[in-house]
Amino acid sequence: MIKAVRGTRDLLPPDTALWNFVERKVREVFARYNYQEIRTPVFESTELFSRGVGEETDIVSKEMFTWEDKARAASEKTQSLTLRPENTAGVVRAYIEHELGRSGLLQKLYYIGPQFRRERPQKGRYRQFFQIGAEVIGPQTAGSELPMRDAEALDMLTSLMDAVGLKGWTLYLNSVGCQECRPRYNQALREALAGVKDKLCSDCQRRAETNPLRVLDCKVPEDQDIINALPKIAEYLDEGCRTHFAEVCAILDTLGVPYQVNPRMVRGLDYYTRTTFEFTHGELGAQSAMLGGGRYDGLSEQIGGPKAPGIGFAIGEDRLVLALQAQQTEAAEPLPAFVMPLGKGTNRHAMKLARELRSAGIAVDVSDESFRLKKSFETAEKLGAKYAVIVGENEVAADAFNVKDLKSGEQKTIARAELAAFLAG
RNA sequence: GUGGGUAUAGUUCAAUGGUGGAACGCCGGUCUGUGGCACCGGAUGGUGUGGGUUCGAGUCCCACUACCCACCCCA
Repeated sequence: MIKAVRGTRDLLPPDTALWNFVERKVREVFARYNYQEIRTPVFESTELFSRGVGEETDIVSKEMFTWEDKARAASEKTQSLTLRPENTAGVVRAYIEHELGRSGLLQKLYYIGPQFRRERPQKGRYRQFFQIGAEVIGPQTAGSELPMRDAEALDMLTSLMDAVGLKGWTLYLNSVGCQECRPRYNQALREALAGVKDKLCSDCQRRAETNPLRVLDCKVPEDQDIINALPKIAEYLDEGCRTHFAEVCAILDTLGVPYQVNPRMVRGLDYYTRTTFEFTHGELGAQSAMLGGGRYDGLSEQIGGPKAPGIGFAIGEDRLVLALQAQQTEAAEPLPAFVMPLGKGTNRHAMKLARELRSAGIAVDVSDESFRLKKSFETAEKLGAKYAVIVGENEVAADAFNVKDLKSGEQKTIARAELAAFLAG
């Protein structure tokens, strides 16, 4: 049997109803904040990610699906392509390529789509997974660098959590500084780590060399006291970064958006500057990060574009759905009516009635005249239909149909002309 | 990439080394124009793949693969 490949999966009904529910709420809420949809290609030139996301990150160094696309003609070039492991780089590439900054306006863009990383699958982690993301990017004259943009994105996210009805999340907030002050912090951290490294876990000893910031993320209990005593990023932020972060927090306080500053929260992508954040949820097991994001004031230049500060986030849609399922969110709509032909030659009459009801905007499904009425009722029950509409010879002759409420068992005869209105009400 | 666990019917699970079962689901009937209940009957796998041990292997051993969980990392 041919099966879905490792780390990929089929999303089947009734689960897809929940996915659709989430995506519908996303579009509604994001539209209220004046975001518009962007769709970028699923694969891009490998260079976009190595330059944008960062050569040293785990994503680029070992998790990308990359292949050499061979030249098929003398005029073609061989090029290295990669299935996108995230979508921010693609959006910024499109921003640069289409010179969106020339409008002078802030670009408020969102996307929904599959991303690909070659990791070992586990709960909430798949090789093809879905992200819902948004980016606010533009020239500084459009206000792209302002703390209120950061706050607005977070405000929008809490609105989305409310709209989908998700409870039990926590928003962690931090600032990782900028090109100027982060290197100074990194240096201080390395120096501090040099003294205590031997007392830390083996992972941390490795991280102290390769990526000191990651040490802050360590969860080994014995390491915690030592890590808490390390220098804090907040103490190293320069004046601009410090006031920026303070203003983000002040706006969130005014809006009543609940958050926790977590000076130890670090993010794995190189492009983040200043504000970073993460929403976690307790139902997600080890992959507790349900969404993450932050500011990336230098990304555009990093990949050859103009200065275009921005802030964005990505929601792990798979994880959001998992969290909603854990709290038993039901999204499937019941089928309003099941049309049941009864007796030889009634299929066509049932089809005609179904067509009329569907044109009137009512979702219906149709049984078959060869079914005994009992079987039609059983099928209606299994489909979760609200009403059963019998189309037998008597009904066809009278042009009025027996309609039964499947929950109460109540049954009445309704004329063809009134049927759609009755089912809709 | 590393570690642990698991792999038997559509699903959830049974089966002291001795002819593979149950429940639910599915199909039909009791019941030819009125479902949910009940009863009766039926179909469905040869045990993830490949080797080995044995008179005999879901059952023991080895390898591989897949899935789950965790590490790592991230959404």
